Amino acid sequence: MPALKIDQLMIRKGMREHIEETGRVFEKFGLTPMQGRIMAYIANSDRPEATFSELVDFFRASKSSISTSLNYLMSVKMIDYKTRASERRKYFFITDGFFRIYFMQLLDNIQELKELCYKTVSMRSAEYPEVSEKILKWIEGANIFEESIQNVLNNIKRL
Amino acid sequence: MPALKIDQLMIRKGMREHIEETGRVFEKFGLTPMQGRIMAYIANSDRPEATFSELVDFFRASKSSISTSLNYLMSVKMIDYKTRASERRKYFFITDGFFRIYFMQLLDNIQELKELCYKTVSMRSAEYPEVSEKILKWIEGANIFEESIQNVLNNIKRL
DNA sequence: TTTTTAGTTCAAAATTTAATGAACTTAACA
DNA sequence: TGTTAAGTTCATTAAATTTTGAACTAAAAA
Repeated sequence: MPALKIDQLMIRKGMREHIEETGRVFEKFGLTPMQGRIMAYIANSDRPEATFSELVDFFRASKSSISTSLNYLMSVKMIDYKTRASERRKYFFITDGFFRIYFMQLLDNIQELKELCYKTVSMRSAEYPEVSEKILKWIEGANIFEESIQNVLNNIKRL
Repeated sequence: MPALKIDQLMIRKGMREHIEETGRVFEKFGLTPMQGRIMAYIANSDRPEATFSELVDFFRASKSSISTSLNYLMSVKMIDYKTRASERRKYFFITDGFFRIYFMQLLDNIQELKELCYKTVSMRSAEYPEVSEKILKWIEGANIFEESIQNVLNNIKRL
């Protein structure tokens, strides 16, 4: 197992725990445990890229789990890969867009909830205006947030 | 079952679907299906408050599911309740703080991820600075978002 | 004082979600 | 040309999460 030996060189003591811990925090941002682990691994391994089999070996996980996780992370552009001429394997690396991607997804969710809230307010009878007022406060919060985030996203884009 | 009859008066046609749909969007903000449904129900039912048994009846759900959901929503202050003298039951209502609460939780998560990212950068060898640069961009993004959210929270607070 | 109402608690069942294993494809290599 | 390496796909399994049911408490009502 030469791959394992290389890992042992590249992954220092305490690293495995740090990777697990970081992975669990990525979960709070909507990733599955394996997706979170992969993000944490690539960020922490010395080399800037990780290969498929390196991940399989390091996590002792199934190829399918690694494969589907990598593909999800690529689909949302949290990772990408490079190739080397006449080699089939891919070298996966993290992008710098993690928060941009997360907040764009959040913006979509806020938009969706806001629309349903508008519908709710429009459906409510006039009898108890205090409920509509609260929902309008939700919407107002959502609007301020949307605007603010939109602003930040524009700033980050030109970082 | 007089409660059901009242519901039929208070919950108009199309409402049940609208509540289910809204509940599913609340799930995207980290609530369980039942927690989301309850939020949606209270927001949509004509009366500003809902009772425990009203929820059990409307969703044909178990008392325990309603109980634990209500207690979670109260623990994070997405709902609250009032009482009436010489009555035991509670009248649950939504607060206006949904987004404030959500954003505050998000702020905690960002803070936590940022700290682990700092640790990651500090642990990395100097050999491949491009990875640290990307992680520092995550952190930079996190900082900008934090600031922005903080701003939003201040605005929301004084609404 | 007994019954009913309004919940709570927690072990077990049901559901959902994530991970696995096995069979497959295709590119590089010997 | 055959073998190995690098993945993919998908049905099944395993694990985590949510919901239920049953047994309970304690306040109000009869």
